[in-house]
Amino acid sequence: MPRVEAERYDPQAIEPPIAQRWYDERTYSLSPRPSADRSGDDTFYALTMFPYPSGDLHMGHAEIFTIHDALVRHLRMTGKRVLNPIGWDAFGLPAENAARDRGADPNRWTYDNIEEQRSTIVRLGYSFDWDTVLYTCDPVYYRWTQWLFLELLDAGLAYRKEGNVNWCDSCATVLANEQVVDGHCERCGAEVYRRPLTQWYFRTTEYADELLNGLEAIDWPERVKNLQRNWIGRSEGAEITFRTADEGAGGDPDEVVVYTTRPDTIFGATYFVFAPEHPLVTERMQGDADYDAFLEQVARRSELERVSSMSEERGKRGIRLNFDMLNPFTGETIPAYAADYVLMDYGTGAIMAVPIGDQRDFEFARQEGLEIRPIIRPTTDDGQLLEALDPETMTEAYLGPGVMINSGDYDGMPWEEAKERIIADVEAKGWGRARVNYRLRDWLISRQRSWGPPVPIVHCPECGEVPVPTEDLPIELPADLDFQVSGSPLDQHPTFKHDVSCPRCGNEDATRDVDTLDTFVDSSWYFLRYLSPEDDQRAWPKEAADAWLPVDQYTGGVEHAVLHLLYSRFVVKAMRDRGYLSADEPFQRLLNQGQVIMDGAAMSKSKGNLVVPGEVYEEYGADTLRGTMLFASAPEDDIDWADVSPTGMHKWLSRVWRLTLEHLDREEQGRAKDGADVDALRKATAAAIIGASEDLDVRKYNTAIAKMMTLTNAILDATRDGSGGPAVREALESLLALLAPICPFITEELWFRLGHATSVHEQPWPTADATLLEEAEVEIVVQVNGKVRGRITVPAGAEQDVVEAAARADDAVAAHLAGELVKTVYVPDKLVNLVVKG
RNA sequence: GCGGGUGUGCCGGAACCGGUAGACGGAGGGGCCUUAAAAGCCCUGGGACCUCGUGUCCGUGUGGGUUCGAGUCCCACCACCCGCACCA
Repeated sequence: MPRVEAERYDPQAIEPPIAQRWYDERTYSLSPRPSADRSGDDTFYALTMFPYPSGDLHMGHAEIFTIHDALVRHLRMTGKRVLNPIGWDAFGLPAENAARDRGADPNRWTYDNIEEQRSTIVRLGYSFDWDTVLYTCDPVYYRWTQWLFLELLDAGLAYRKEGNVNWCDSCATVLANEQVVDGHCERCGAEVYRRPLTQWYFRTTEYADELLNGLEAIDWPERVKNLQRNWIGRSEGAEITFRTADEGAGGDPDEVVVYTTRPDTIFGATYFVFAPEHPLVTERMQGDADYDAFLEQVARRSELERVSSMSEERGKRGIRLNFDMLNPFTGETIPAYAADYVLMDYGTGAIMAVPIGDQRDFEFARQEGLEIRPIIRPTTDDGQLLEALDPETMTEAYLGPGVMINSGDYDGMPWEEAKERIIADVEAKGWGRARVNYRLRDWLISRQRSWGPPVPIVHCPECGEVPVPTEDLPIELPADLDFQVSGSPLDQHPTFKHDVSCPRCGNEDATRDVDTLDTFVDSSWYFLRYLSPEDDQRAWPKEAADAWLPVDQYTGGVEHAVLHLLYSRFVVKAMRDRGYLSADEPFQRLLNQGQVIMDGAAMSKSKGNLVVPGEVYEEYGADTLRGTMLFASAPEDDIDWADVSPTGMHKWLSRVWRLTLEHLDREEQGRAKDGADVDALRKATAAAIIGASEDLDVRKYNTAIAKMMTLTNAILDATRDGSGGPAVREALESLLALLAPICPFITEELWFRLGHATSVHEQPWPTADATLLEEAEVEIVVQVNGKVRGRITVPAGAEQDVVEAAARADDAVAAHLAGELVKTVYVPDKLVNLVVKG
């Protein structure tokens, strides 16, 4: 019986044993280890965002890993030494919630999920290096996360301060600004509000400028770079000092600095606004019942209400204060207010209010009946005077170009010139200075949760905040935390907090810090730890970091655009400046893979449209799952699973299987002779090799697969009559090599069946002779006045007059050549266009 | 409001530098094989029109423009998606 009939393509039979062998034999582990490898030649650091172990892998994981693995396998075959590590982002709230809700042990829960994910990863043929595995919840790892914190503390880049922080009730912890989306918690969606708390921060603002400028030098999607640019929010302006109209507690007028991007409008500053909690306001308004009520009202107001600017219900936005300010330029006394539209933590927490040129000031002035003074005469962009502004009838502030009026010596100047002159004069008079400001705030890193690395700090009544000596790290989480308590389990633990003395003075009343570090701290440096995950002497070897960083290719979801990706950039820059590495950026090239959705919507259990990788590989096999994802669309585009069908991919792989087995039968029976189509097949093979290689180099997997399918069809045609010899073997072997990065199992199996002793994945990437593609005769499109009117066949490289004559001789073409021929356009070997008049 | 992105058959998507629009696949339709089914294989596959051809016209969100020639370049617009936004 022929093999084909005896053995159908059965992925369930061939895939699991191969997968298990690759895992057991650590087939894809890098040797020598990166920590020992000092040469950067021909090396490639391929990184994919490590998974959070909240359950088994979902389709999104399969998508990211499939794209990544195809890249990695292809690179290996082209001769690169690829570092391809995997690990788990294993600290975080779900484990803690499982412990609280179901009494699970978070450690056990986490590692059970990891084991499930690991076995799925292995089953799907992802060729990770199983010698570099790391777990962020392992003390071996988080010891160094704590060390990183202490390093930044020592550098002055970590500090503790009191401030109004974002609080999520449902997660029972503070959040970083980056974790608040439209006033809601990025994790759980609950509304976030502000409350004053003393927390730990990393000084990301220290690197604001470099974080912004560094984007120029990295190859990331423009979309992500823009997200970061927006987030950093650089603006140029000036700081200007205003004085109170009266004398303060010290006997002199109090000085208040404002930040403005429009110093040119200072003559229009008809009042002054403080943030409600501004220290000068709290000092001067002490004991004022109206102010206290106002403060309370502001504090109650949620972030969301504050943001919904025009809302009717938001109520009165500010109150008149019991003092006035002086406008340094006009010398006028202007009233001072406290209003919630001025934020304490942006700029200086106080503004000069220019109602004519700022929408918020305009609205507030209208509400309070304050003067709206025109200080600018609108012009067109090229300076033509337009009608003057009339404050009586205006309905919104004027933000366009113009020339200054009512502005003393600056009258008549275009506003841009006035801005420069006023900044210069402010500096000359010692009233302030030019200043660049950022929207970016420092990163709040402490969390009131207990499944994370404890902040390695001891609070001593004598010495204050004392860092734990690095030799005492890690500060381990107690194994017996009680997650049923209300509040923080770490805080409530019987011994953790108090069983410590001050490392500096030995004071027995010292206590441990009971907060833990944000999970984004864990993931801000894991790509460095992959260089030496077991090292107990240091976080990573500098030489290895210098050889392997920046990561050549990072693949992951766009949801981390301003979280993980920004934090990692900050950490690398900070550690560079501490001398621990030389790279300026962590990730040179970034790919954001698309989402896997269903019927236009995100998949979810509650919607009942969930497809999991397990179902797909059980029905069709891992190769079909991988191939389907890569063939469906470009890696960065979303895949709607309802639109794609694994059956097409499965059909094609079955065909490859069958054609190979048929060929083996022919060889075995000694009838393997090439048929009449042998030249066409050789040409098709060369075309597939050349075309697919180009596509894979730029990660166009869908078109690469299309070219492999075309070759498969050519093999089918060449063997249809039962013939097929060396040229067919060559075509099949080329096909298997090209397909190996995408469908690693079927290619491996068939490669061995074709008699090879080593894996297809160890083969050098196939090459082809491009001259095979040269044709003796070419078909030329004949156009008349740009419309296709016929096709002719001429020898390759034919001269224009030959082609033109042949074209005119064509009946269909001649029918359109009634008018006078005025021009001929000839594109050699492709097209001739005859232009006629009339 | 500001910034970024995307619009091509029934569907996913191709189309290098401006040169045959719709590669490759899916769904559909027809056929071969089979007692039948599955599997496999073959044909068809944007629209309209007619004189039914090796035919004509239309067709890449809309309207203009450049060009011998535009899905591709330029201008204006429409729709949808994403991000930012009381940031002074």
